[in-house]
Amino acid sequence: MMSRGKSPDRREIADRLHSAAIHLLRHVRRQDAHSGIGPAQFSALSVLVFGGPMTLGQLAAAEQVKPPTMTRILTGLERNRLAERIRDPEDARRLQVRATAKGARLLHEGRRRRINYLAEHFSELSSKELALLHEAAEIVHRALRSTRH
Amino acid sequence: MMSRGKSPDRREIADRLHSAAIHLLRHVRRQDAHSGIGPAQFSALSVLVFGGPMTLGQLAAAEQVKPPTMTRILTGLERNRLAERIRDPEDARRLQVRATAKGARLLHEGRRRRINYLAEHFSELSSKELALLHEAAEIVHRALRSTRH
DNA sequence: CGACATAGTTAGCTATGCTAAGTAAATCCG
DNA sequence: CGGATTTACTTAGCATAGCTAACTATGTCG
Repeated sequence: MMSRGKSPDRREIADRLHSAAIHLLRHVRRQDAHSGIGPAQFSALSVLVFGGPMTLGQLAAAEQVKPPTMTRILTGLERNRLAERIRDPEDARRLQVRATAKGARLLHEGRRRRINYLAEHFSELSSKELALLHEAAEIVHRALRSTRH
Repeated sequence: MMSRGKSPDRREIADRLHSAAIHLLRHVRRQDAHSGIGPAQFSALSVLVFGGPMTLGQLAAAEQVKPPTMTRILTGLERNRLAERIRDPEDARRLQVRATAKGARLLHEGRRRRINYLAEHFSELSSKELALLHEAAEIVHRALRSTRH
């Protein structure tokens, strides 16, 4: 009988996890000031670097923003030579967007800063606690991937 | 073998947790469209409701933004009658900021939407997984509170 | 009293989100 | 074939939210 009715309050847990996520990102975001680009550009660049070239529409969907917003984010990335528009030979309406080598480099540096910062905060945790965090991250990923509406 | 036996790679874990936090907040943020106010106003209101009245400077510090930014966030909250400025009798330079009843109501509704959404995504998890998430949230809170620079 | 310190505001810039409307290309269909 | 529709992106215009620099008002201290 799986936690019916008297479950260890799911909403309470969701609340605490929600709060933890907010605080975590609030902290790491401070490390981004050194990257020279804003959070939306950084995040879009990340999708491009790890996901490979894609159309503007796909990138907008991946970032959960509307196409006009992605047009502008891309304009910013191009101005900084971090990404580029490429003609799509199959459909001239579409644009392929690709990270440049400079973009990939900047992304990896920024990511390293964020991760180092977090890892430093985790330095006092035991191996057991670290393993628990790792598992929690995977559970969250899985839970959010399912039930995707 | 990314882990040389002993310590599970702290940076790998930080990376996955970072990514999980991003995805989690990206999902819940979509629920906020119904609240009618932006994320910064929502977050500041949350601090006011749970932390009680405080000065503009304290509120800015809590939200990790600069005073001019908080001035504008507060202007937006006041326009919507969600918070109000109060004279500080002890020091006329200072402002006390307080959430209104309407503000508290709106906050609780928005929070409920976010939490319900998350809790729904967690509905397929076992009690054990839920307990793990809960513990992870507490570990993250603790890790970020310490080593605060 | 005058100099300095502190708290907020104003002004002006950038980035990021939106909707509505425009342009260009592909596709549908009579 | 060719006009109507759909699709992909851009442009225009608006709002929020971040910053620094400079200003105002108030408090504190020598």
